[in-house]
Amino acid sequence: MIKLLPEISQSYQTPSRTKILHALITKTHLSRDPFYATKLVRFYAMNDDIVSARNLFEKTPQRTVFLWNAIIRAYAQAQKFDDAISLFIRMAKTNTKPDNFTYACLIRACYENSDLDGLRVLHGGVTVYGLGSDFISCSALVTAYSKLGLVDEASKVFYGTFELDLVLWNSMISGHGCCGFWDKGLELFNKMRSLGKQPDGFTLVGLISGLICPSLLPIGQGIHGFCLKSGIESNSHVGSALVSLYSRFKCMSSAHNVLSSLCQPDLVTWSALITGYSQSGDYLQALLLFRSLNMEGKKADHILISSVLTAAAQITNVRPGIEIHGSVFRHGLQSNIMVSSALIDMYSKCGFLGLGIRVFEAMPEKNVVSYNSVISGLGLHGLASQAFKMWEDLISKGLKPDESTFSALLCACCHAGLVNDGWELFKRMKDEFCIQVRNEHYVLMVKLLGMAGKLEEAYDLVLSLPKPVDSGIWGALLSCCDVHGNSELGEIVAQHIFDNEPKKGAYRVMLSNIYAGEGRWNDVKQLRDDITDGGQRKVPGVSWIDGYGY
DNA sequence: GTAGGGTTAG
Repeated sequence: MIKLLPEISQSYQTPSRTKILHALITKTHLSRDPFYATKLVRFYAMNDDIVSARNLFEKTPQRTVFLWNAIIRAYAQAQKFDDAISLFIRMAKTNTKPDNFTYACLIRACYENSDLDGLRVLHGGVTVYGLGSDFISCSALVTAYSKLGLVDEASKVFYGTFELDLVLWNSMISGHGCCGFWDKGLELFNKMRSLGKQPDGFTLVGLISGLICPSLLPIGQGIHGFCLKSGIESNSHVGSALVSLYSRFKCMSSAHNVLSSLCQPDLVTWSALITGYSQSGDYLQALLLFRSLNMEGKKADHILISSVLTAAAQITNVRPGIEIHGSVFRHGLQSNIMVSSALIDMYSKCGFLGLGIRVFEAMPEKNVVSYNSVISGLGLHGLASQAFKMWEDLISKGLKPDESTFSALLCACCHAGLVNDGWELFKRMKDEFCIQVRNEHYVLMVKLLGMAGKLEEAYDLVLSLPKPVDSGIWGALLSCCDVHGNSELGEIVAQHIFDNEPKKGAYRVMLSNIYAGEGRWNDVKQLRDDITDGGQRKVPGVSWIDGYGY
């Protein structure tokens, strides 16, 4: 028993060690002891072995609140929310009543499952059982309400407590940030400091992550300065939040400097930098950094690989993508859904749809994103009927299509000129699947109708939309007018766009092309003069083949 | 009880 204690106190247990430990504990009849049973349940949960965790829980006769919490947390973390709730109800009927940690764990599960009703019920329970000022349950409530966008409800909980601890401050600061109120977060940060509370890494990450709009760069730099002065910058979470911040604002040299200043940047920080380069359009730099990371022997995970595959999909050469596919095998990530979906997309965008389909077929488990990737690839390659077969397959498997599924399908209809199929899908998307129609769906519908020569029908669709109509939708119609040489409608459409966006030269160029097609050179000149007189310049389009020589 | 990087569509 004494010999076992060091084993028990290990914070990390591999699956095999847990099994051995379980066998040893069983031999000494200690597995019936709720203390050891709780430890084992936690270890099993850590190793995603929820079945063993449950078996052990059921066999333990004396169940303490810790054991109940361990099994409930195991289910909540495995996203098995219904099971977690059933256990909670079962627990409430026993003599062992739920405590603040039970509530906190279930409250977290609620926001992870976007379950506002469940959250309100638990909030009621917290109040009834006298936990309305408890740090543990209140910080969980503040985070949950904020993550669901209800920052006012979060504030009520926050200000309703008698006393505030650091976690509560952090939860509220981060809550304001994730709801878009970075200024309120900063106000709280200053108030907290004026009350003598010292911020920690959580506080700073909450503040930094709320800075989304690029005009907030000076605020971000100010917070970065605070991190440097207080030495918090060396915290790896803060470091990666800063790398992401500068990447969001496309200040890649600052992002790179933050990473270089860290003693041992971890995988997440590298991942933030590589993704930053990719999202700033510097795909080559993203790919080269990933390669150098590989050369150093650092083990990439599914998130980094998926992200770097997005960069590989944007270039005209499939070689980097193939190289990354090699590292997918080396790291044993070939069964990962996120990685496979990114691989399908990369292959189809690089022109190797067949390889993408092979990846799709080899997937042991598929989700809606994998289907979206393959449907999109098929549509992009003009194979609409195969895209529809995939769509039927998706439905027959009981998967729920999302807005991207319909974008991919409508795009396939556009490429193949399938007007009736497109209309039907568009209606089903709204009526049967209750998916909110977005601008991109309207753009695709307008393109589908317009390219098929049904310009009036497309125009009627745009007129039926609530005002103001996005310029992208009008622009799609204008380009169809250009293709069909319809200057009469083109002029009407262009006027709508000029009213919305008088400064955008690209649409004037489009209209001037329609005039040029009809030989109306005076009108062409007038439009071109309008552009240059207004000090505008259309950025010329470029195209190239294998420009990177990777 | 609070924190960092993320695959598809556009």
